[in-house]
Amino acid sequence: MSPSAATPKRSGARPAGPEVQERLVDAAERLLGERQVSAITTRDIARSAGLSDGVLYNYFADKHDLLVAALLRRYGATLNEFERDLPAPGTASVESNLRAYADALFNLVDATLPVIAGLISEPDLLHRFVAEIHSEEYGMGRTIGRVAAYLEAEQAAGRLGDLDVEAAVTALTGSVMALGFRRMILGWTETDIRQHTGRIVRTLLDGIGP
Amino acid sequence: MSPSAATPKRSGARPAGPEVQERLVDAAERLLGERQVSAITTRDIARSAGLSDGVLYNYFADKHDLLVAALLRRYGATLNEFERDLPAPGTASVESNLRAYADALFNLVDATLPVIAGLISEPDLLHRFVAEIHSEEYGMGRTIGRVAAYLEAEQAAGRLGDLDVEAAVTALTGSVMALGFRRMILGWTETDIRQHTGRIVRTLLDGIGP
Amino acid sequence: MSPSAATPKRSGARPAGPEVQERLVDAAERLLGERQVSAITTRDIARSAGLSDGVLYNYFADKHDLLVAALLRRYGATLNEFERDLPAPGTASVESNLRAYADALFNLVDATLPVIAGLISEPDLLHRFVAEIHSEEYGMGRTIGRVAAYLEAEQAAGRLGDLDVEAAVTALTGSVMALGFRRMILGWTETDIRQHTGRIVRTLLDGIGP
Amino acid sequence: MSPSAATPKRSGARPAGPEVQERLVDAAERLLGERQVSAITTRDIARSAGLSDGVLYNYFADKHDLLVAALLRRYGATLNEFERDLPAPGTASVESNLRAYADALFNLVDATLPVIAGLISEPDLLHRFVAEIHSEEYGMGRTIGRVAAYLEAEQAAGRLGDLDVEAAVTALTGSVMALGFRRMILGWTETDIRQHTGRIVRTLLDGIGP
DNA sequence: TATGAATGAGTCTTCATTCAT
DNA sequence: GATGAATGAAGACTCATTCAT
Repeated sequence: MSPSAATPKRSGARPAGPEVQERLVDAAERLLGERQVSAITTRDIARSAGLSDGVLYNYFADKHDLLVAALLRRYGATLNEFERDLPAPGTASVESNLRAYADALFNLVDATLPVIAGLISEPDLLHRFVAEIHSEEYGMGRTIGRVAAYLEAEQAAGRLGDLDVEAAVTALTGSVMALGFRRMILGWTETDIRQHTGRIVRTLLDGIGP
Repeated sequence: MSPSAATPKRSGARPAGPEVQERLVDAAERLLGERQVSAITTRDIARSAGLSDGVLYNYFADKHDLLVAALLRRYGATLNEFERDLPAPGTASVESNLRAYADALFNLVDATLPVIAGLISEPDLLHRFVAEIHSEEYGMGRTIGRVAAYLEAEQAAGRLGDLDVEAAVTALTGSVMALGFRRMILGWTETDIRQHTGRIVRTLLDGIGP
Repeated sequence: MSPSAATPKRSGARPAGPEVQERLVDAAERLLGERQVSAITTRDIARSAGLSDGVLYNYFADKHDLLVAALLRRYGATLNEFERDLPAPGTASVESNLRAYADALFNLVDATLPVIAGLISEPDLLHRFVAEIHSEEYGMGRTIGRVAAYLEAEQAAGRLGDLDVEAAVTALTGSVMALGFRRMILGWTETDIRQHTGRIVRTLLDGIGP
Repeated sequence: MSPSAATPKRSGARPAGPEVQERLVDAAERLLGERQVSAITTRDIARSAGLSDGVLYNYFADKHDLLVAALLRRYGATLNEFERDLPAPGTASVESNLRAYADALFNLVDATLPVIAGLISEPDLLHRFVAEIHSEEYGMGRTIGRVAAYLEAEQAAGRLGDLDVEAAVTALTGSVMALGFRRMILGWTETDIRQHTGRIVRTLLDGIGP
C-alpha cells in the first residue's frame, strides 16, 4: 500500500557533512543536469539532498532562490571547464587553435543552452538569474572576453588580419550556438558537430568575399 | 454520469464572428506572444477567446494540439514575413544584400527564439511541433535554403569567393542567433543589433585570416 | 489538426428508415453489448445511431430514460432467446433436460450479469429499470416461472421426487449465477462452465444427504 | 510554478486521533458502505476523513490504491465475520449445520455482492482488487475452502452421501447468491431469506430426483 | 534547527444538456 | 423536427509552502 506514514523519526544526529545550505545547492545542481527546471520539485531536491522538505526555507527565500544559486554554481563550473585547456596565442596554428576554441565553445553552449532554454519558461527565475549573473563576474562577458583576448593577441602577433574583434567573436560564438540548436532540435551527433566546426573556422578565416 | 451536469447558460448571443476554431487559435497565438507556453492554461485561452472552458476539446484533441496549431501559424507568418523583401542575387551590392538578409534573419530569430526556447521545456509539444514542421514545407530547411540559394547564386555570378555554403549559412544564421540572445538576455536594443549586423557581414565577407 | 468545425450541414432529407426513437434505442442497445453502461456517452449513442447529439431529448426525458428503454429491450430479447429451445417435460431424460435448462440459464446469466452489475453503480438507472421491469411481464418471475413449470410438470409425471419447487429453482439458478461470477471474475472458460453444469445437475438430482 | 501556490492555512489544531492513513481508509470504507464505488470522489473521502483534498496522495499512489485498501479491509472483516461461529463437523445435525453455513454465507454475500458488483464497472479497480486478494489468503478460495472442508469431514464421518464436493459447494454458495440478488433487486427481507435458506438446504440434502 | 505532514488553489479534461438555426 | 456547437460544473491529481513538534 504505497508510501506509508512516517512517524517523525528524530534521527538524533544532525545531518553530517557539508553545510545544509550547500547540500541543497548540490542537490539542485545535480537535478539541473538531469531534467528541465520546470520538472524539478522542492521535494525532489530535498530527497536528493537527503534532507527534509522544509529546510529549504530556512536558507532560501523560496524555491527559485535556491534554484538560482544552483544555476549560478553550475554555470560557474561550466565556465571554468571552458577556460581550462584553451590554447595560448602564438602556439600551434591559428586554425587549429580556433578549432579548439570552437569545440570548447560548443561544449559550453551544449551545457548551457538547455538550462537557459529551461529558464525561459520561468521568467521570474530567468530574471533573478540574469540579475545575479551581472552582479558577479560570470556572464557572457567573461567567455566573450577570453575569445576576444585570444583574437587580439593573434592579431597583434600578425597571425590574423585586421579584424573587428567583437564581430568576429559574435560570429564564432553564434555559429557554435547554431550547432547547439541543431543538436538539440534535429538530433545532430557529436561527429556531425565536430566536422562542422572545422568548416566554420575555415570559412571565418578565409571570408566569403571574392 | 459522473463528471458533467452543466447547464449551458446561453449568455445572450452565440459568439459572433470568425469560426470558433480560428478564434481559439487566434487567442492561443496572442497569448503565445505575451507569455511562455508553459504559462498558458486552457482556461486562459478560452477566456481570451471569449469562449467557454470546454470548447477547445470540440476542435482539438488536447491543449497541446491547439498550441501546436497556434505555434505553426505563428511560425508560418513569421516565415512569410522573412521571405518578403529579400533582395535578389545580382542586385545592388553583395554587402548591402547580405545586410538585408542578416536583418531579416534577425527578425526571424527574434520572433522564433522565445517560442523555440519555451518549447524546449515541453518535450511533448516540441516533438509534435517539429514533426508537424517537417511534414510541411516550413522548417529550418526553408530558411536555410533561401540563404543558401542566395549565396550560391552570387557565387555563380562571381560576386562571392569559392565558399563552403553550408558553413557560411551556419555562420550567418548563428551570428544572428547570438544577437537574438543578447537582446533577450542582455536587453540589447534594435539599434545595437542593427549596427552589429553590419559589422558581422563585413567580417564574414573579409574573413579574419591574415 | 483534429476534428474541424462542421458547418451545420442541413442534409435536406430527413433520416430515412425506422423511426428516430427506435434508432436511438437500437444504438444504445448495441453499445450496451459492447461496453459498461457508465462508459456510454450520449454522443456515442447519437453517433452510433447516425443522428445528432440533441435529438435524444425530443424522445426521452434524459439519457437514463433512453438507456432504460434499451436495457428493457435487450433484456426482453435475452429472455426470448432463453425460452427458445427449452426441452419439453416428458421428453428425453430429466437429467439431460435439466442440463439443457442449466445451460440456457447460464447463457441468460452470462448476458445479464454484466449489465446488472453495470447498473448497480448507477443507482438511479437501476431503480428505473427495476420499476419498469416489474410493471412489465419481464423480470425474474418470468424466467423462474419457466423453470418452475418444467419441474412441476416432471414431478407430476413422476419423473422427479417430491420437491420444493421454489427452493429447487433457486438452487439451480443460483448455481448457474455462481458460475457466471467465476467466469467474469476468475476468467473461467465456456468449457469449464459446461462441464460444471453437468456435475451440478447430478448433485441436485441425487442430493447430498446420506 | 504552475499548479500549486496553496498556503496551508492551518485550521487550528492538527487533526488528532488515529493515523491519517488509517483515517483515510476508514473514511473510504465508510463511504463504500453508503454508495457505489463509482460515486465516491477523492474530495468526498477527504471531507469525510476531515482532511484536505491532497493528503490522499501522500499515502496512496492514487484514488484506486486507497479504494483497494478500503475494499480489502472491508472484505477481510466480512470474511472474519463469516468464519466466526461456523459449526464444527460432527456436531449437532448436518441439516442445522448446513443451515448455519448457508446463513453465514448469505451474510457474506450480502456484504460483498454490492461491492463486487460495483467493482465490475471499474475494470482497473477490479483487477487490482482481485490481484491483491489472490496474493493474500483472502479470496473466494478461502470461503469455498471452508465449506468444502466441512462437507468432506461430514462425508468422511458418514453423515453425508457420496458427494461431488465442488459441485455441492457451488450449489450452496450459488443459491445463497441468488438470494442476495433477490434481496438487492426485489427488496426481500431478512425473514424472507432466512426461511428460504432452510428450504434450500433441505432440497440439497434430499436431492430432487425421484 | 530540522522535520515532513498537511494544505488547497490550480491544472487538464469529460460530457449531459440546451437552444439558435 | 433535427442539428450540433457551446456550456460549465465536476473530477483526479500536483506541489510550493507552512508550522507544530
